[in-house]
Amino acid sequence: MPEQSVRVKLVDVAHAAGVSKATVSKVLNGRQDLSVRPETRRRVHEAAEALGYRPHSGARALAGANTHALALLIPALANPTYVTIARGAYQRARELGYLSLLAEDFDGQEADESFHDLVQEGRVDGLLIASARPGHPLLDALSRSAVPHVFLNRSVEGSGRNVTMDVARSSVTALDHLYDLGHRRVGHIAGPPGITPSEVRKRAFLEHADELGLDAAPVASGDFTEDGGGSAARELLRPADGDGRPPVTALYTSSLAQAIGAMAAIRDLGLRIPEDVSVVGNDDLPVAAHLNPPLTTVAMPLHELGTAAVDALVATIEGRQTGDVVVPTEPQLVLRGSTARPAEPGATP
Amino acid sequence: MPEQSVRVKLVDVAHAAGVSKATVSKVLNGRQDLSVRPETRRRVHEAAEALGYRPHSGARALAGANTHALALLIPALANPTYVTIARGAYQRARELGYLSLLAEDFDGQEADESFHDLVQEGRVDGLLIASARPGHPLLDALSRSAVPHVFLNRSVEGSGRNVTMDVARSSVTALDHLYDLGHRRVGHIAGPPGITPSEVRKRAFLEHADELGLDAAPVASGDFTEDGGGSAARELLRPADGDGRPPVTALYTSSLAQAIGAMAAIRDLGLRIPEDVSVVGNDDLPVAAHLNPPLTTVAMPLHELGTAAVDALVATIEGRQTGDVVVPTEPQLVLRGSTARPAEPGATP
DNA sequence: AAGTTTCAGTCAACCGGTTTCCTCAGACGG
DNA sequence: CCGTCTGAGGAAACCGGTTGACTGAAACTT
Repeated sequence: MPEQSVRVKLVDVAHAAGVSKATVSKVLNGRQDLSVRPETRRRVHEAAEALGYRPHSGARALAGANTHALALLIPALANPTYVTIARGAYQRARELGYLSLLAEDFDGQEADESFHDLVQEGRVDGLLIASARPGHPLLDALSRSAVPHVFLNRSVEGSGRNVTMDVARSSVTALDHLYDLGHRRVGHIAGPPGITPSEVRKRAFLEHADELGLDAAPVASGDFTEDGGGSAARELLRPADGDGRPPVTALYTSSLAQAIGAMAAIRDLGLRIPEDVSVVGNDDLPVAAHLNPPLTTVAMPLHELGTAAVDALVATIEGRQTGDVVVPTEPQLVLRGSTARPAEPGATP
Repeated sequence: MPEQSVRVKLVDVAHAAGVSKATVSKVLNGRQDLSVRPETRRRVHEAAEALGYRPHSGARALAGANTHALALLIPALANPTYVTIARGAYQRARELGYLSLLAEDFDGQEADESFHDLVQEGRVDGLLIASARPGHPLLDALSRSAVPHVFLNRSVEGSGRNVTMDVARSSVTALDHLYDLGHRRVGHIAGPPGITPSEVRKRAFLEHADELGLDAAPVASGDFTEDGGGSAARELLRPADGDGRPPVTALYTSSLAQAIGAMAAIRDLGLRIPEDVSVVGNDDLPVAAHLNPPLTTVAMPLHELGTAAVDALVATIEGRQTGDVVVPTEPQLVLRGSTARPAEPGATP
């Protein structure tokens, strides 16, 4: 018969092992400042195991130790990009003995609440923040509070706590691909203004377009959603002058959802993909392969971003310092059916 | 100058209000078993407010009160259906003064760990379980542990703790639509066997197909993913005899991802949507409207499922009993371009 | 006028760990 | 042979709330 639902306490383990609470606590936490005979150590571990002992996190936190829990604040649960990052974070956290909690931060509305609930009420040891924005209410609270934290994906200039990917490189990769196919007029659908990776991606796009000597490289902003991508695409494809032709032959988007929305908009305009307009998306998630046509994407190391962020946060919690971190894995082009040579071969005048 | 990062404690509030710790605790928790003058009550609230007091959740949990936190266990973060449910749950939890935590349960692997981390370590007051399956390791632990919990979406027969939607109705709605268009041979892509809503949906599909007198109503199972939908679709569309025609003119899937995978498979087979095969998906999420063609779906009340589940769980935690709950909102057909009349008008021989 | 209620709040134990001194026994040094 | 040192572990305070028993004063009874 399994033990009832009565909590197994430290003192129970102590009793079973024939030692005191203090000894059990120190042994189980692997503290060096105590000398114990190997045999005692073994007895303690065995007793804990046999009884299925689990320390009460509240008691632990109260006594000044840490909670072994982290929280991850992401801007939108509905965005599979962040979910992928979160999975990486979860996994690594567990490997390091931390429990990680997920909270959605609807662009600052919830952040303050979550901060109180999680940090001020002592539920977590640190924060992974993927929802940073200039003027975000959380930034203020954080700077005052000495709570360990790192910013991931959306970085905060000068914080020395940023964990990011090589976003600039993803623009270059996408643009090179389109250039090699023969495109000379390429539009970029950026994310909302003020969000770091979005700005970096855009800047890299414009710079590289310049290096390649493209004929046109217009940019339009939109949310990271299907609708955001749709309206930005319509904006970029609106014929400029009397000429009925769309001003660009290819689009490079900041998110997968934007790409889906853009593709829908392109079809609505009566244009074909990729014959009339090629599309390259960002972030390679399963759905990309099943779209019509299948979407060419730049795969970002999302999972690794999650693990790297947890590594950096745990380092901070444990007192080891880390500066800004950039995940080393490079963005990778995944070729599918949404890109092809432009219809008009000699696009350059 | 804002207060430093030193924690504001109960005694600080007590001191500021000129009363004892006990009084502050009781006033802030709104306990009836204490009589206080309105004026004292006001002073306490004002002091707490002014100091920005936040009770330490660990201390609270330790002292026997509850933690005001719930955990939601979902089978796959990558599945937007569950994410939508989760958002409903989050929102309602907050309204009721609870913090809700999200944990992914990779089909039982993680459940046991999560259970220990969250429940045994005293971090939460109750569990919302969306990942139940027959033989799931969690079920055992739960039945022994007296932890308040409810099962949502995936129900557990006879538990009296199920919160579900009218899944059977969704099959009827989808089938009626296809029947009205003239389809007489309709295939169903079910979820993995053993999962309740999947079984119910399938049974309702077969029963209603029988009631309508369909010529064929084959069923194939697959994961709730794009690939699962793709292979199930190929199975259902494989010509049976020498006849080169696919055996069905329409498909009804259990998830949105399955529908996306099925659509890709249909195209790979050289068939057109909806001219050759109509497709109806389950769960209306934003991406459905932006597919090519836009997907006709049965919209399920996912958000409400989340809120209803939290209501039921909180009721359980607070000692009020609730039996099984079915969310009253009916599944709603959302008409889009993936369904049309079948090519051959007189399909019935 | 004395006893009994009621009101308004206080006292102190307790929850389950962690941590800081201690202690005690045996080994070692002189 | 006595004092000191070291190894192995223990006693108790403490973390920040909650809670049931308790108290002192005022109000009400009879």
